[in-house]
Amino acid sequence: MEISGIKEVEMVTIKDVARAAGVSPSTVSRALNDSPLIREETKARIRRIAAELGYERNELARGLVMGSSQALGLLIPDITNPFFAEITRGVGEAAHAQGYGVILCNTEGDPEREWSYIRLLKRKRVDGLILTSVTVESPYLKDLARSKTPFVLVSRSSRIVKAPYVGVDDRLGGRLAVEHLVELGHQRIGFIGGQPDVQSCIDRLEAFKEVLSERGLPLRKGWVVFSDFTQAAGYKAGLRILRRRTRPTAIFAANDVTALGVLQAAEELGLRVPDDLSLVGYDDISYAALPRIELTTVAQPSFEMGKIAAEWLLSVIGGKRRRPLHRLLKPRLVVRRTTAPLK
Amino acid sequence: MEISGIKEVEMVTIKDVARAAGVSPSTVSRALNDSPLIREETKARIRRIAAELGYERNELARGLVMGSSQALGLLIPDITNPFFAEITRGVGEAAHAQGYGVILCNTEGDPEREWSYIRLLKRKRVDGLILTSVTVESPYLKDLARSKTPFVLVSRSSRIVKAPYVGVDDRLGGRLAVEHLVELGHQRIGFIGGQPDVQSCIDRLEAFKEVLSERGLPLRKGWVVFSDFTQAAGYKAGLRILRRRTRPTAIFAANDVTALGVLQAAEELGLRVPDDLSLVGYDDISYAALPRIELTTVAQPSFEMGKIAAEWLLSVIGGKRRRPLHRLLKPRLVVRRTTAPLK
DNA sequence: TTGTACGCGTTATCAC
DNA sequence: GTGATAACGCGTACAA
Repeated sequence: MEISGIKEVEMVTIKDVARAAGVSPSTVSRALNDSPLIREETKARIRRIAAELGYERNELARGLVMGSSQALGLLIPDITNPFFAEITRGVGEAAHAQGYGVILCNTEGDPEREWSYIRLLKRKRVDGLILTSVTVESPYLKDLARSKTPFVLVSRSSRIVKAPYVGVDDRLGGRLAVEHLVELGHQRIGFIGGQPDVQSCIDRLEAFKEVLSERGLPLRKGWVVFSDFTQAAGYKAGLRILRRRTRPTAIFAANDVTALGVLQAAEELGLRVPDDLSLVGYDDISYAALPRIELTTVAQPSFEMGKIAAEWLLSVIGGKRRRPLHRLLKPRLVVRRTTAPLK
Repeated sequence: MEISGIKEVEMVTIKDVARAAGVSPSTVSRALNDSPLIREETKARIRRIAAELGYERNELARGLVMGSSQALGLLIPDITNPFFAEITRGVGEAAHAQGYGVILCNTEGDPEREWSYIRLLKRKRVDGLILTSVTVESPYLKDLARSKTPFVLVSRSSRIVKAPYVGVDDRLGGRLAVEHLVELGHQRIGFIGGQPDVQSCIDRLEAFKEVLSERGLPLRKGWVVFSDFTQAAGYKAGLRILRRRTRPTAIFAANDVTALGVLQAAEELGLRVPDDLSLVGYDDISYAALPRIELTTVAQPSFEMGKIAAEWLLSVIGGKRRRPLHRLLKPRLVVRRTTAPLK
């Protein structure tokens, strides 16, 4: 069977079905939408004919008249980061369960690109937006807020607008990580963050500072470094911290991908983890559990976050409820083998 | 600034712009589409007014009249597998460069779900489809083939239909992996595949058998196991092979995620890699390069595959060319530290 | 150079 | 119960 991938078979419309069934287009529409106005017998007949003809309703046309595109827009900074891939999976699951499509936009964390994607999504008249890549001052948030389209922030919140949000309690998460290190006896602890303008990162850093201060431990400027949530950046940040004359005996990296970069840096400098350096990540991506890696980390229910966000959005779209969403899920410390008592 | 996420600001239409500019809607349409019929001066004025009003054209309406939704459908079996995430990134890059949206569908490899997604995408009148999750006998392919919507297969091809395809030469890829092991002196080599009904997996297995036969090496049934491309399945398959009385000294896993599962199984059985067991993966996902892992693998240009597929599809959609696509990219052996000479 | 009229496929409203 | 008609927002022949 040879296929060119293209056939000029025109799409069958509601009119074709109507003609074949000997009824009017409106009757077909009602039958297919299971209106109580139509006799069961007629419905069945029309449905059969529609199926035979391979009819699929045109959602462009439907959306035009209904004022709804049956689609959600999803903005992700980096789809290759398993944390965001899991969120995407959660969103997809919830959306598809209600017949919704998900338009994915990989922003690479670039605000210009984000805004351009948002405009694309508005042109497509998506019924709602899920944002996972806002920074504290994302300039487009104000514009977005005054538009009709509902949206949710996931994992990253904003300081300038108070918007519907699903994430984990990052203060608590940061605290879990740092307290774990302190309890292992570490006194010289470093922090490697993502971009300093991401709220979740800021919260984790705040918790870090808080715990150090509570325990009377030193906060060295040189031990706090920012990167951008990628492995390469984590590697560079790791080198920077670990090459200092006095280096920390433990590091809290604000996400797993970064932590893996730090691990790489440590290995390269001949430092053994956890003997010479304890390391905690954040997210609990699947690769953190890998044998030989076994990264101690703070787990986030990423799949669930995506699902909750999409479900809330869909219920708002459906007009079911519109109470503001502010859901803080609980992070969970997962102790593996990159942390050990200070010798 | 408090935001509920919902505002009842109605979308501004081309009519509003026309009214504000004191011209007819058609003039606005032409101006915004940069028609040569409109005086530059008028265009500029209309554009300014449109921008001021925050006009964004309605692509639902546009799609209805133009017969094009400016969207591509993308079917992925597992978005959390970095190999597919990279393909997704490539597709997104190419699509967005031309103002296209990408509707992502995570199929979990379930054919029922795939077909249901394809129908969803047809209702949305996507201009093209990118499939990465077909099996050799995917039942829906024939139906798809007789539809108007163009499509491309990426990474996985089908036996029952000859369709536009982008992938790597998996025969060659498999050969590179196995020959590498043979040249290290291994004689007892095992194979762990994905689903046996995925063409790329079949090809890698064929290559495996071919090389063994050429070199006069034994092909033991118990050393060939299928799983499903996930880490968990790789782990189980690994245990199964490695617990046999006589076990192979080297294993070729048909993808990286599976290989990582095998690595886990080996560690658990107290086998050291590469001292007691050499291991080769396939894909070269970013986590394969991790310190402590350093998986020897066969690299695929996944990002590029997605990009090429989308670009071809878009050119077909644009009517530019419709010559059948059959692009076989070259795989590349990446030797790291999970393989070593047989002692 | 601009305006008018129609159609894209569907659903809602009002007849019958 | 079912059919005719208008409307959703836009692009495009055709007219002016």
